Amino acid sequence: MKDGMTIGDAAKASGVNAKLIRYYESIGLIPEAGRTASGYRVYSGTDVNVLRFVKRARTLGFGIERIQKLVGLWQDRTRCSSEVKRIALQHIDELEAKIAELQAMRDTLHELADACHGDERPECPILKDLSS
Amino acid sequence: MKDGMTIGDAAKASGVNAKLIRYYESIGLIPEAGRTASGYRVYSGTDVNVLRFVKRARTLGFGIERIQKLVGLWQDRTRCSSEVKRIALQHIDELEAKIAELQAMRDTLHELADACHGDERPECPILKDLSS
DNA sequence: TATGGGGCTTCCAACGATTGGAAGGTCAAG
DNA sequence: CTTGACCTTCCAATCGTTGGAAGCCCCATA
Repeated sequence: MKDGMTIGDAAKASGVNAKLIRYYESIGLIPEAGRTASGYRVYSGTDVNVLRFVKRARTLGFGIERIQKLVGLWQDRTRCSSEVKRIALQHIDELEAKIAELQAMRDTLHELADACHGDERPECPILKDLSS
Repeated sequence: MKDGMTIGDAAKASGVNAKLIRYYESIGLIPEAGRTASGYRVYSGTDVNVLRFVKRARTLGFGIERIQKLVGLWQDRTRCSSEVKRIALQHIDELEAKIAELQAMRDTLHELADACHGDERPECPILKDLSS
């Protein structure tokens, strides 16, 4: 084997857990790895690059399905950057929506917590709000 | 039955899906409902109030486990509001952390998308970042 | 060469909250 | 009596990740 490595080595090199690598393979996000005679998965430097790409994309919050598209575009020399940008903007929109949702929760809770004395008395605006 | 209603009625009255009501019962978030002779679950106005409390708490992003504590405090006349406030502040902290995480994703993506021409050319800073 | 330990394999399950479907029983109106 | 809307339970899928169990493989050391 030239630069073939085991799944553990690929995990260390890519930062993606070995279990997760198998999972990614099982759902078709990454191609099936080659195998040694005894059944061990074999990975190349190229495979590790793909794994790193996936990890970085996950860090940015992309879902698996979208990462699949991004990997496809990444490996397509004739891609249009507009296609990549479209996916990114779509993801940004979803992030914005989620952020707004969480901020609304936080703001409401903040108001309620501010109004709550937080002492030994049972009187509590937070519970009052929840039961209204 | 005085004000006994079916699970469908309770769902309409509380805004909590019938399936979800059964799920909440199965995990012990709400007590087991009474039953008619033929096995139908029976709900009272009090039960609906609990369901509404749960729904509102879910809307504010509280997890089931914490909602269980909140329901317990709600029904405990000798509670300290400090205990409720502590749970709320803890939840706010988690919301803040999640918001910050999503904002970091959004900001990074925003920069990358800004730098991307988004035309028919394959050159793409977004993919470049992901593969770095 | 035997033995041990660590890494590899597959399969199955759990997380949290929700939703969906299938198969079958019940109720009320027409 | 039939029809349709409701109810019941059980099982499965979602999303991404992690954990465990049982068993095989490989390498180093005694």
